[in-house]
Amino acid sequence: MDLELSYTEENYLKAIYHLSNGGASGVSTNSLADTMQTKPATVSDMLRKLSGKKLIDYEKYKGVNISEQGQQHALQIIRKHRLWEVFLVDILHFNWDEVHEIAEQLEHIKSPQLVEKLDAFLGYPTMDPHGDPIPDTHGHFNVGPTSPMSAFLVGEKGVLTCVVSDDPRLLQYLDKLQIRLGTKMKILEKEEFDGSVKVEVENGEILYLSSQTVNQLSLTKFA
Amino acid sequence: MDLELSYTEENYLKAIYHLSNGGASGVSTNSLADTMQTKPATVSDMLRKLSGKKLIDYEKYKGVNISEQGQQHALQIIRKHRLWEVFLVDILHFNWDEVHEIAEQLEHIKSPQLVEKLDAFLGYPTMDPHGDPIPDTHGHFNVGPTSPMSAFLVGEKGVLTCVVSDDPRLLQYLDKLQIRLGTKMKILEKEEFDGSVKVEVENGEILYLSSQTVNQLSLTKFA
DNA sequence: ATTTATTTTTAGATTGATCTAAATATTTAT
DNA sequence: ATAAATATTTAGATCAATCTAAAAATAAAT
Repeated sequence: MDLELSYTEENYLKAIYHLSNGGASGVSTNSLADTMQTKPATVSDMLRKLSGKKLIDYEKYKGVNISEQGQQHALQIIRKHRLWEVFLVDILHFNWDEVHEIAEQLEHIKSPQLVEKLDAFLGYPTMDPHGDPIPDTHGHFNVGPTSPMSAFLVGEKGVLTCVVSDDPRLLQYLDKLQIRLGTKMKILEKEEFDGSVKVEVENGEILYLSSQTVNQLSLTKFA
Repeated sequence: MDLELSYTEENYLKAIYHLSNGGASGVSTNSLADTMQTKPATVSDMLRKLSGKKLIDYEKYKGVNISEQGQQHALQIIRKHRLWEVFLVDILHFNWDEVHEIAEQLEHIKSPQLVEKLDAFLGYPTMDPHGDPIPDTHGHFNVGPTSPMSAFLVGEKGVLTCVVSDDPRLLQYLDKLQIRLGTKMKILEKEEFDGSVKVEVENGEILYLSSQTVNQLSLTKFA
């Protein structure tokens, strides 16, 4: 349970967690190499190591799945990452596009006491500044009834509840458009050929969002 | 100026800074090996490396001195360490004996913006929970007129302004005696042979402090 | 001042994280 | 179903941080 992982091992575990929660089961070596910005050969080595520590289920050439133990560990790292992001935005007044990089460092600080005290100080927040849920001490969290914006039909209305990507450029772009968590919008048109969407934002403004943008947004429907 | 140092390099630099500010000039390889809990051979390698980065002045067999640049870097790490300690004690309500280890990790987080915002949030504190001064952005700090308790004469009075060591056992012991920063005390007797001291604390209590304890305390005299 | 003891450095090996190039396995296409 | 393309792993090298053992320099002692 209290396995000491290196900074690097933790980052791989996190990547495996995220990839296997995005696209079903069996994460490929190449996709991992991609997100870890490294070479497949390096990934193979690391998979053997993490497998030895029972954090993942791994068979050569068959892809990798995170184990129960690995998932718990990953969730604790994610918990720390998101709590620190709340701290940085709510307490230190960073902008939401500036905190990801710093939280990437802070998430590796090892002190269970620190996490619990930080959580208490922040008032047990349930989501980070981008709308991602914060797992509790036991790794539990609940996601509200949110759907990808791309699944919305013309005429439907939703509140922005989550921005999937941490890319500062996206976040700054949304700032410019005055779109933030909680912003209400109505889908006016969907362009078939490029996936772009025409929306009306709560202040009455009409915006055109590209598919790249739309794919990073998640909304909760309302009447 | 903006040299990227590894976690390890930063720790060596900090150790060199502390050692060369304690015992004059020319820190020895062995003393460094001692404080870094490693072997002299390892230290030699690291000194060659830090010397190459102009952070120290080093001649083989002649001991090491920190350079201006190295000192600036060390002071920034110390600044971060002490600011985080204030955060942990004042904001998260850790006890003063619990924070050193955690701050040892936090001091390596790389983000100049974070340090400045943390400093502002904490209200620009000038000392950490153990009474050590916090350098400002430019590495400047001032120490009050404080003297080692061992230099006090019988009959003199002082306020505790600094506990030199971070050892949790010492800090817990002081807690038990109800001695904290700001505690006033009067030297009643000094035992020649073992360096122990009989003191009267502000609440009227009479205590006997061993030389080990006395050597870690620094007081400011008052009438 | 020469010998002895201590300190410091160098040489050579190990471990973790990485790389490139080569080998092997799997998947896809014809 | 076999060949071609793609994905993955292994082999062998490198770099940083460490170690032990041996060599070299300095300091201490007689």
